[in-house]
Amino acid sequence: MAISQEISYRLERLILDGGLAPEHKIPSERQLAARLSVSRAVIREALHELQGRGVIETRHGKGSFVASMVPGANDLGEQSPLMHLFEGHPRTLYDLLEVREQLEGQAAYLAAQRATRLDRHRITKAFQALEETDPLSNARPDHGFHLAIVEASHNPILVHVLNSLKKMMLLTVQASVANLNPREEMRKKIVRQHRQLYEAVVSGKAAAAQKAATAHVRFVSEAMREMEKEGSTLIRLPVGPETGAQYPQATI
Amino acid sequence: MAISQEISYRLERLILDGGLAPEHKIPSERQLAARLSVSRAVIREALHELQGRGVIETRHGKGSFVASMVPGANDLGEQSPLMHLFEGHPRTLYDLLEVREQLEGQAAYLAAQRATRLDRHRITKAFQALEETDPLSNARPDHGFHLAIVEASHNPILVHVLNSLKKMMLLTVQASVANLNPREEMRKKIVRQHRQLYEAVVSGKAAAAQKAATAHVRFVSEAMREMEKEGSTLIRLPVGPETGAQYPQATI
DNA sequence: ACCATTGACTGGTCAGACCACAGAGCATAA
DNA sequence: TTATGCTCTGTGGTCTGACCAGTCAATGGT
Repeated sequence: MAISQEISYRLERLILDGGLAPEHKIPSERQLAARLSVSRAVIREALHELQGRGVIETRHGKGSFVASMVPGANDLGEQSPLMHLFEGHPRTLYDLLEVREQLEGQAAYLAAQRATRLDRHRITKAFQALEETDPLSNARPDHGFHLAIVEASHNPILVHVLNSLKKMMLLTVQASVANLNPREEMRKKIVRQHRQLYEAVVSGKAAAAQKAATAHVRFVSEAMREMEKEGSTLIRLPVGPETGAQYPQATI
Repeated sequence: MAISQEISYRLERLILDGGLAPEHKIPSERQLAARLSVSRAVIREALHELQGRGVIETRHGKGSFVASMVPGANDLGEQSPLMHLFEGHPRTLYDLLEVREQLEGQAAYLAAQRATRLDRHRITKAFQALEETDPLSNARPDHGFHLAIVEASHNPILVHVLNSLKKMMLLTVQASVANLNPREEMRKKIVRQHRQLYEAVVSGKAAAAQKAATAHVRFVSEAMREMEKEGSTLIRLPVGPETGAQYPQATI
């Protein structure tokens, strides 16, 4: 197998296994080349492969970074054959939440058991960011917090599946967090749930963590059900590709 | 935007829009470089990006070819970007089983609650087929039985995710069923587990069904662990590198 | 007819150079 | 002091031309 591929696999494993966190900066091409005793061209080819796979992002003049959304960017993503299930059927959303309830619980359970010091540090950071953010627009910190926990489970499959589901949700649901949080009593409950989850995970109480996670997802699910009763429209289908640069249609 | 990316997009458009059929050979790197008036390095980077995205395959000494599987078709499927995680790392297999344990349990639970008469009929059919088949080659009936249960959960998301995971397993594991069943005592246990699961589901005992399903998956997982201890090689890559090159575990 | 050799492809790697962008730090001008 | 602008350094992006390593078919001798 080509050296560039060996290197790309090696890097991806490091990233997915949790060795490198999202937004983490990858050493420069020149450093990697020197460190691995290969030419810079090989490194660049490996990085391009990871780029194509959505594992890293590269910015001119700055460096390469672990992509926030980990593997297989478009597995279950925007153009998934599953998306059509949502067409006007909010029921599918609850099916999705049903699955998430289970998996988030498992992730929390495993995270409580397996989290390293570094994991706990990341989770704490994410949690603090969550608490410090304006509750009306904390969709991202919210996601970051849950993601940190999932990653601490050290189960790449779990990370992958949950990531796909979450992405699918965000694409589908009209700002779930923004919808739920404005209601004071809900917001308070959610904050409390997050805190319970956080404390259970970092203190290694696996069963409690699982319970907290499932309860949280279930609460969100039921809250959405209620909102729907009240007439809100939850489902929003993503639109096609935006304007995007045009690539001249031509033969090779 | 970088030239290499423009080129990769352009090529991808050509391929996806049907300009180039699967197995079609792409011009050589040197030809592309000359045709587009860029250096060969740029072409190679663009091709690596497409490679990472699963759009093309490159073979040393022969050329680059449009991949048979179009993107989007491979959610978690055969050529998933996740597949390579298995290379020589049976640990990922257990990660997968860990997730399945949870989801199969949930599916059984829901199926017990929600199965219609028709569902129960199908499950019964599948179960009978399973019992009547030669235990040494019943991978398909086995799969059919589990699938029938999952479908009875009436949760399309669950069906989809479990299907992907199962597919991934079958592609990865050297005939798990064929491996486990030959051992008489294991075979008997598995048959008993299937029967328990079956009866719990059709009689609507949700908790029992869940328990039976998770126990079953866990049993399979542990059985595999034992086999591995005894020196069996579980992981088999569908197409990948035969020799099983080792990627030294190291920091970047 | 057979088989080994050779040569002309293909992709894979290397070396070193230069350009373009981002950011930190410093120096100058207001 | 503050603000503007420059330079210096490190980053990715591209180019060149060379060589290595598989693949395959035409060639040539047996």
